[in-house]
Amino acid sequence: MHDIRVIRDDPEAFDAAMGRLGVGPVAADVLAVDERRRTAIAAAEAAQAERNAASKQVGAAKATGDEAEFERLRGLVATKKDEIARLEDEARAADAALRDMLLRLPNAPLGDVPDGADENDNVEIRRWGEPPSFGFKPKEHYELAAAQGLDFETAAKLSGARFVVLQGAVARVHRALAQFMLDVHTTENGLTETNTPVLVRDEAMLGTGQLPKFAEDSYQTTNGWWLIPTSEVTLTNTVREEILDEAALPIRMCAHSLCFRSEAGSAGKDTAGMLRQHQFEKVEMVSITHPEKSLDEHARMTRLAEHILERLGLAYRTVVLCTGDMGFGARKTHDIEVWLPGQDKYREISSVSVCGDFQARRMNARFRPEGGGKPEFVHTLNGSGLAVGRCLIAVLENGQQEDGSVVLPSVLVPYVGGTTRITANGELT
RNA sequence: GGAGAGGUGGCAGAGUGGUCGAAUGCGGCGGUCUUGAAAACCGUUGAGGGUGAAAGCCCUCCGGGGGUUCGAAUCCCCCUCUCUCCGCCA
Repeated sequence: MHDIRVIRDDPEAFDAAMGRLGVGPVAADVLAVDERRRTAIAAAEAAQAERNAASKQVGAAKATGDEAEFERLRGLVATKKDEIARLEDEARAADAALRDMLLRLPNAPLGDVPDGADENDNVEIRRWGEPPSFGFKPKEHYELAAAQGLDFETAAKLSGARFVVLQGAVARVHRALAQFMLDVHTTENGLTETNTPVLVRDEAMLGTGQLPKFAEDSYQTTNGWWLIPTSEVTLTNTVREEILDEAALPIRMCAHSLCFRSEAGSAGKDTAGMLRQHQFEKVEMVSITHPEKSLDEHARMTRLAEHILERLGLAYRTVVLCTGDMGFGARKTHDIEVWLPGQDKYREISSVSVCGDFQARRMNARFRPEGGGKPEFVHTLNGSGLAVGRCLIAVLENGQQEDGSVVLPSVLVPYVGGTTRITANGELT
C-alpha cells in the first residue's frame, strides 16, 4: 500500500511509476477521494471541538444554577451530536474508499527495473553452469522411465487435472530435496526454520497483497479461511501489527510448506507434467529488514537461492523481471530459471522480491528505531528457496541417461539412503 | 460441538459512570552518582490523524460497531478475536 502523502507530494511522479506498470493515471482520482476524506475529517473534528467546548459549559451552567443556560447548552450538544454522527459517517466512508483504492494499486517498480511488456523483456544478469549435453534427445520429466512414479492418472482420479501422485523413488527424492534445502538454509544461511499454518484469515492475505484484488487466484474454505498460495503469506504476516526492536532486525525465516493456487486464467499453459499444479511444495525464505538494508538483503537472498542450485549442480540463469512481468507487491524481482533439457529452455524455479514498505504498511508492521523515536515501517522480502516440485523436475531431466535412468546430484545421496541413481525401473539404487 | 472467562499504552497489569490517555511495574530515553560499568535515585517516555513553513493548535483511540447518559475504558446490545474446561479427534 502506498503512502498517500507520497502521492500528494508528487502526483506526476506517482502516475509515472504506475504508468510503467500499465496502470493509470490514477493520482487525480486518488487525490480527489483524499480531498473528500480530509474535508470530511476537518468538518467532523470542528464539530467535535464545538461539542467539547459546549459540554464543558454545560457543567459550568449547572454548577452556577443557571437552568436556562443549562437547557440551551444541552440542546446545543444534542444538535451537535447528530451533526457529528453524520460528518463522521462521511469521513469514515471517504477513508474506507481511499483505503480500498490504495489497497488495489500495485507497488511501484524501482528505478533500475527494466521497462517491458512481458517475460521476453526480462533482463538476464547472471548465468551459472553449463546445460548438460546429451548424446540423444533428452526427454521431459514425465516421459522418463525413471519417473514412472509420477502418476497423473491416479491423481486425476483423486482430484482432477493439475495434480500428481508421487510414489516410490520420485517421492523420496522430492522429500530429499526439501530436506536438503531446509538443512542448507538453517545450518549455513542463518534462516530460522518455521512451520506455519496453510489456512489463514483475510487479514493475512490482505497483508501480503493477495487480497483484495486476487481472490480468484486462491482457494477458500467454506468457513472463510484461505489456503496459502505460498508461505510468504504466513512468514511475512508473523510481524503483522508488531512494533519490533530495531536490534531484532533482520529477521530471516524459511519454511517448507504446501502451496495452493487455482491458477485461474492460465488454463492451457504447461498442462503436461508437474510443472504447474494446484498444489505444490515450496521452501520459502522471508526477511524482515531495516529500510536501509533491504536492497542488500535482496542480493543476499537471491544468492541463497542460486546457491541451492549450484550445490545441486543445476545450470541456471538469473533475470531481473521487467515491469510487465512483475508481481503486485514487488519493487524489484529476480527470477532464477533452471535449465530444463526436456524443454530445451530455462524455466522459473525461484522468484526473489523486495517489497519495500508496501506489505509493511498493509500489515502495520513497524520497528522502534534504536535510541527511541517514532516507529517506522519495516521492509519485507520473500523468495523461493526453492520450489520443490520444479526442482524435482530439474533433477530428473538434467540427470537423465539414454536408458531412461537418472543420476542424482551427489549432495542428495545422504538424503536418499546412500543411493546415487534412479533406475529405468523407477527404483533407487 | 458444549460451557465459561476475557480483549486496556512497547510488554505485564490496575481501573466498574465524572479532568482517565488512563495507576503501578518492566522496558526505552535523559540525568545524578561512579575511574568506567552495574546497582540505586531523579526526571522523562503511547499510537493514529487534521491543520501549519515551523513552533504549535486541534481531533480520535482502552478489540470493532451501535445504544443508554449532560457525561462511558467503566452500563446494555451485536460482531469479532483470544483463553480455560468438557466432548470429539490426527
